[in-house]
Amino acid sequence: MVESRRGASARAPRTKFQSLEEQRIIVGDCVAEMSKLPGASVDLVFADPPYNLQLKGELKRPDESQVDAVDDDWDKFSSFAAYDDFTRAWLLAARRVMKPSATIWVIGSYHNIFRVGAIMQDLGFWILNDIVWRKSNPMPNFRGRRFTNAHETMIWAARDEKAKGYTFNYEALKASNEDVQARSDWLIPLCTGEERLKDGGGKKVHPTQKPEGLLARVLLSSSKQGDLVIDPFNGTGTTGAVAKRLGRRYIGFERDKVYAEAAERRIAAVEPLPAETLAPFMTAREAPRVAFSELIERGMIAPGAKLVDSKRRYGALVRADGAIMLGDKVGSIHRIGAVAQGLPACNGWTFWHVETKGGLRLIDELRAEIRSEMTAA
Amino acid sequence: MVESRRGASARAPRTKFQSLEEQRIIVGDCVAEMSKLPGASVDLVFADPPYNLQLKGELKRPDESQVDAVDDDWDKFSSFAAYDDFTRAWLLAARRVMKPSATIWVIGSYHNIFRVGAIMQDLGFWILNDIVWRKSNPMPNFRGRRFTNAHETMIWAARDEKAKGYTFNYEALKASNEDVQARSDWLIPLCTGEERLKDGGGKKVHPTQKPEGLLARVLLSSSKQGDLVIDPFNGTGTTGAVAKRLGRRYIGFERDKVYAEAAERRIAAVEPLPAETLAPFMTAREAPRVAFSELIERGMIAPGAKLVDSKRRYGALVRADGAIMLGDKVGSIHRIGAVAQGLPACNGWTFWHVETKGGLRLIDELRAEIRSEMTAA
DNA sequence: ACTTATCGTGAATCTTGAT
DNA sequence: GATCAAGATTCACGATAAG
Repeated sequence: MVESRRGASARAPRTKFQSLEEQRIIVGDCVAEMSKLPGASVDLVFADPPYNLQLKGELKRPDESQVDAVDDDWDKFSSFAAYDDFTRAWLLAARRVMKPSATIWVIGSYHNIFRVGAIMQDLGFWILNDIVWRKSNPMPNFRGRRFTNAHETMIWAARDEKAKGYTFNYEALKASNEDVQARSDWLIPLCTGEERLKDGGGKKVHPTQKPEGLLARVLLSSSKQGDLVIDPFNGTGTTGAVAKRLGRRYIGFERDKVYAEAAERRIAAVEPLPAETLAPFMTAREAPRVAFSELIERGMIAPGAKLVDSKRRYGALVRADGAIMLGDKVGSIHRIGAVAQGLPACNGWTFWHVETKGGLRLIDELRAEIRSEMTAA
Repeated sequence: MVESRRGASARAPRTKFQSLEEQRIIVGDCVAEMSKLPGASVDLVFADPPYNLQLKGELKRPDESQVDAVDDDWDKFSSFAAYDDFTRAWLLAARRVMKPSATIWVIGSYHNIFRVGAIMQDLGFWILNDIVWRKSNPMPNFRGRRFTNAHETMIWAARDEKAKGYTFNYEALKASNEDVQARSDWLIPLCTGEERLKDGGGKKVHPTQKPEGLLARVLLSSSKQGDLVIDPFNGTGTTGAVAKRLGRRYIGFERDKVYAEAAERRIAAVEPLPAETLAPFMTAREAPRVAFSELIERGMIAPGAKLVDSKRRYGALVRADGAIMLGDKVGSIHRIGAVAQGLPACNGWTFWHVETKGGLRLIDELRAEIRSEMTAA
């Protein structure tokens, strides 16, 4: 571990990664480097491979400004066959290191996802779901010749058809979704603003940085605290940052040293959430109605934040999975609101508040914001 | 109309198709039957091929031989291969009958859509979008081991990369969507209630009947009145019913006589919408061309007049020949508009104004006057 | 300080017809 | 087929500037 860390850092001092015992980035080709890992050692794979965009010319907005397209060398392939070979190679290497109970996520767009999915099936992966990431703020279609490309697709698959015992945190997902099963379409904004890594000149470090909200939902739904998560295409380290925050171990593979170093700094700066916000959520068959996790994914409420009632008599801790905690009691916002008051029931939405600069704010107002966005969509 | 309804509902006498001059169903294998159509004759293909990879023992090879039940990896491979052969065969047959400007829609789920998409790319189809049909009322996941499968995927593709002039009714879609361009994710309910075809015993006729709302959006977005639409997997004829209602011609192919007859009755009962509700939307692209010199010829703008931008920052002189002049630069309204702003391009119609008593007037408005005169004539 | 206007930008296979 | 020019075309946010 120390060896590889030193190798990865090249010019950086050895001390730089001391905080990354549990999260590390290996600089090199992911196929070669994954082959050095022991087999059947990984709990979850998240992969954001090159999409093989085949852009012809330049694209301009109606105001004649230039769209900053993905024209990096790492996204260039000579043919579909070359892309397929590349895909088969990294999928096989990933499959070898997966535990029998492990699952894999691969994200892509229509340019590549069909090829990736077919190859996954051919290699024996067993698809569990395809998940649609609906972008709340996609780039429009400037020429009006197609539908706005407003989503990307993720394939979630087990190592093989017979795989048993994969992790799916059904109860926690349901409790944080109005007590309704989580669906295969997720509405999440693009990675913009503060979250987007910029270089000294204010330019984006990586053209395709994924939002942390997306990775948080992936890791919360299909991994457990302490699990080993790997990402063959580390990029700026979104997977690693979220893994660290959520108490998962992480290994990322990245060929580009600039990306790798930016990711190392980013991950080092992440503060893991307190262990109690991540403890497995076991209760909940009778969990009351909640639609709380989206507020967390959108950054409206941070895990670890405190919810209080209007008179600040009670305070509850927000967990990463959308449940809250008061003393040793864990449950939905409704249940814990009831416990706090010693009542049989409580509508948590109209009971709990968050502290803001402008004073207390009812969480129901935050929900209303999301709802108005959803009905607009 | 009365005739046809009676005919269709009887024991299928010869008169059966008399009302269906514009919509008909051909009973037989779609590959064989499509081969009898003239090439390059179809405007739009909609296909809902069988998905049932995992329903073992039901899958047939293109030659009608049964694929053995699949249990081990080799058989799984052979079943994927058989499905791929089947897919390649019908896609090739469909591609042959497509006009160069035609497009094709294929709907599927994660069981088959990745294979279909990869094969489409391999055959030379050019993907325009993948569209997500989000089901507002999906079937829940009973075992709680996966996300609720709440969507299906459609691939929309042109016949080949170079294909020009495909139909995309951008303006109409935008107008019907709060004046915001249509996205790649559509929220549409499942086909239920009255719309769902039932047999005498109240059992659904077909397991995967698609909602008419879905087909309506497909046909309205990518076809025109009078276009020829085909569906290689007619089923209960949703595509044909919607095609008839929307004034499109239709040919459906169906091997199963029970489905075909149910579809015939259904389509015969459809009342086409009044022609005026289907009239094409005159779009800016299709509007007749007007030369700037026509404005001068008609006396709307006098030679020697000055054109200015909305903030009167730039002024150009109108020449008698229809060119304009800024400083020592002479050129078209577009060219000089671009020069004035230091941009590579500019739409002069929406940039330049003339001074009138009532203030500035965009020259595009003058052009609109001429156009309305032209269409009135 | 607060509101409003402007500007920048995001995984994009993004025109058409005449010569 | 290649080249050229007409001319059609954007949504949601966040940051910054202006009022």
